Parts: sequence; C-alpha cells; structure tokens
Amino acid sequence: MGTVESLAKARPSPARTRMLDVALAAILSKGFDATTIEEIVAGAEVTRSGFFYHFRDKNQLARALLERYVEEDDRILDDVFRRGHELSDDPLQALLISLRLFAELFGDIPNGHPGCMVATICYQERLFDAEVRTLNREATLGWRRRFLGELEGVARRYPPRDAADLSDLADMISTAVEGGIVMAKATGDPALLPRQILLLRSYFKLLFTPA
Amino acid sequence: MGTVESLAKARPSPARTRMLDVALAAILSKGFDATTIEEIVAGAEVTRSGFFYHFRDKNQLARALLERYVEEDDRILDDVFRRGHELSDDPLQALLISLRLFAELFGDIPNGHPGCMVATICYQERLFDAEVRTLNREATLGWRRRFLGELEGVARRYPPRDAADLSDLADMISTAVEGGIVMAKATGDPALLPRQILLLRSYFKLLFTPA
DNA sequence: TCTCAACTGTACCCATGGTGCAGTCTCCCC
DNA sequence: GGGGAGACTGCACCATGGGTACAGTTGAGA
Repeated sequence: MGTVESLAKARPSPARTRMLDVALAAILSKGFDATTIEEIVAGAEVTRSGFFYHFRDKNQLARALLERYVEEDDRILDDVFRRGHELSDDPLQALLISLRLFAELFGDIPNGHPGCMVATICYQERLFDAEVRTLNREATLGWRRRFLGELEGVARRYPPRDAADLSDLADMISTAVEGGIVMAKATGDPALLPRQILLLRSYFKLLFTPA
Repeated sequence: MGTVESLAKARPSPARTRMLDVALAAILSKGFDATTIEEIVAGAEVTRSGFFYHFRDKNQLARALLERYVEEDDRILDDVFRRGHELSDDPLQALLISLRLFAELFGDIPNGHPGCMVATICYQERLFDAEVRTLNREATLGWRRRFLGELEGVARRYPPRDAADLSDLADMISTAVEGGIVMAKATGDPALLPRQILLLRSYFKLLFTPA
C-alpha cells in the first residue's frame, strides 16, 4: 500500500507540495500543534479530505516536512562547499570562502531565515513520534559529519592554535546557525544571522592561520 | 482590579507558582499550544477554575512565565559576572572566568538545559500578543547590553586582533547559548552546550590575547 | 464576627483533530 | 471508447480543549 508515498516521491502532486509549503510556513511561525489542518487546506486550496488523502495524520505531515527540509538543506550545503573548493585548492581558504557564501545566502533571504525545522522539532519534541525524532537527530549528525570532514582537511595542513576538538568545532557551525536564527527572530534583525556566521569565520581564520 | 497581580508579585501563591512550574516544563517540551490547561491544573493539583482565577487566559500565563524566566536569568547572570570580577581585576580574565562558570552551570543541570523560554516564544511568535513579543525582544537586548558592557571593558585594555563589532561579539554569547541548547536537544547530548560555551571562550581568548 | 483572597464545581459554546465512506473528475491504457 | 485508478470532494459524526459565566466554599486575619 505504499503507492501513494512512492508515487508522491517520484512525481509529487502539486496539491501535496502546496500543503507542505503552507504547513512549513505556519509551523515555523506558530508551532506544530497550533497549525490547523483547516488553515493548511485553505492556504493550499484543497479540502480536508484532500489532506487526509495525502497524509495519514499530522505526524505523517511532520515526517514528510522534515524529510523534504533535510533534502533541500543537503542540496544547499553540497552546493556551498562545492563552490568553496572550486574557488580554492587550499582547504582553509575553501572553508572560509564557503562560510562567506553561507552568510551571503542567509543575507539574501528577503524577510530573514524563516526558521529551522530541526529546531522547531527539538522545542516541541514530545509532539512527535520516535521516527520523526530519529530523523531529526540524524540530520544534526549529518551536519557534524559534513563539517568535520572539512575541518579535518584544514587541520591536516594547519595545526590549530588552541587545542579544540574538531567534532565540537564542526558542531559550532550548526550552533551558530541555530543560535543565529533564534537571535535574529528574537531581536527582529534578520542580518544578525549572517553577521554571526562571519564571526564564526573570523574564529576559524584566527584558529588555523599560522602565527 | 490589579489586586491579584500585585499581591501575586508581593507574595506569589504556592498554587500559582506550581502552575508556572508545570506549564514551563510542558511548554519547553511540547510547545505552547499543545500544553493544555487540563494538564497544568492536574500537575499543579488545582482545578480549571483555579487556573482562570490566576490567569485571565493562556496568553497571560505566557506573560507571567516569560517575566519570571527573565528575572531568574538576570539573577544568574548577575551572579556569574559578579564572581568573575571577584576572581580577577583584569577584564579579560574576568570574562574568561565568567564564561567558564557559565559553562559549568550548564554542565551541572541534571538532564541538560530544559530549553530557553525566549527561543520557544520566537519559534511560536504568532501565538503571542504584542506585549509578550516586546518583552521577549527586550530580554535579548538586555543580554546584548550586559555582554557589550563586559566586552567594552576588555577591548579598552586589549585591542582585538580582528576587526569585530563588539555588539556582534556580545550577541555571539547569546547565539552560542541558544544554538547550544538547540543542538544539545537535537543530538541528545546535554554536554554539547557547555562545550560550545568553552569554544566561544577559546575564541575570545584568541581574539583579545596580545600576540 | 466579618471580610476577602483563594480557590472549587457546574454548565455551556465553539474550534479542531480524526474516522468513515460514498461520490466525482480526469487521464491513461487497452 | 470503455474501464480502471489516482486524486481528490462532501458530509456526518465524535472527543478534546480553550474560554465564559457564575454561584458556592474555606481559612486566615482585623
């Protein structure tokens, strides 16, 4: 009976995509529970029945939303680091360039970053089933793995000035993004996020640049 | 008719305090909307009527919760920086000591930091009225002011190695805490938060220590 | 003894998540 | 051009939860 899911993956129906879009925006601004099926179907111009045709319940919606979010996120990060390495053969320079591109990306979002799905789920974890929580955890571990790979390349050529665990440094990128998103929302200043990424860049530059 | 509020502030009733305690824990783990009045009154061992006696509605509860959270937070930060300055006359050393104390504080919380009320509100901002949102914004600006004061003291004696805006550096502390909380929750590793604070400390040390 | 803060109990309204199922429309394949 | 299937619509129904309204109870202090 996986027909709906598998077909949806192969060629996602426009209605389903619209529902995910509306749901994402609503969930990031008022939370999962407060986002009603009614407003999702109204915004996506389908009916309640249409919603339950595509998703068994709200939890399935959350799962689909997170999966799509993580995939998109991976594509963006792939692109950023690919371009970084295209622009410099030096691993440190590539990292610094990638971080700058990352900051620019955030700066280019019209009304600021709308919020991270992973963070939303963490702050409402009791609402979700084990599968969603596992997916969420794996997303963060994926970030760690990716950033750690970059940092290991850097550390091989440039021994860091201060004894710092590379995994922790990898997490520091995710931390700056997650914290930056929260602080940008809290202060009402969307540019806070890219500025925090550039500060992190400044730290990596200081840490790995030979004296 | 401000009798309830003013008396509650002077000598908060134990039932009210219990409700705030239960509500905070619930809200930080499942969000504001999903936290039912039913579970709050059950956990605090009062009745539904008791809830509505102390709070006009859920929004008033949020306001009371945030106020209490910010006051407690201020007390903790006052203490951390007071101890930092007691232990060293040098502003940089005092800051580094304070950050270490801050990290230790986070490390000492049994099941990790339960979550920041300010972040919860940001990620569900559409649920709250203008007053709560203003209070939330002011809390973050208060952090900025406090940390900026410390950093100005440091920068007067130790010119930073890299041109960095002191306000952004001040926000970096809040960013590390907020991001660290999210990442600690997401990875399931409570110790991630204190480790990120220590990484931030390492940055400040590098940035301000004369060559 | 009186008063008042701090509750309790009951009844009621509306919105929302979720179930169940029959009907419709449109495209594609035979 | 007939039929099946995917992608929906429409409707009826239930339980839960926020919120309103209001009358009654209890215990400590003046």
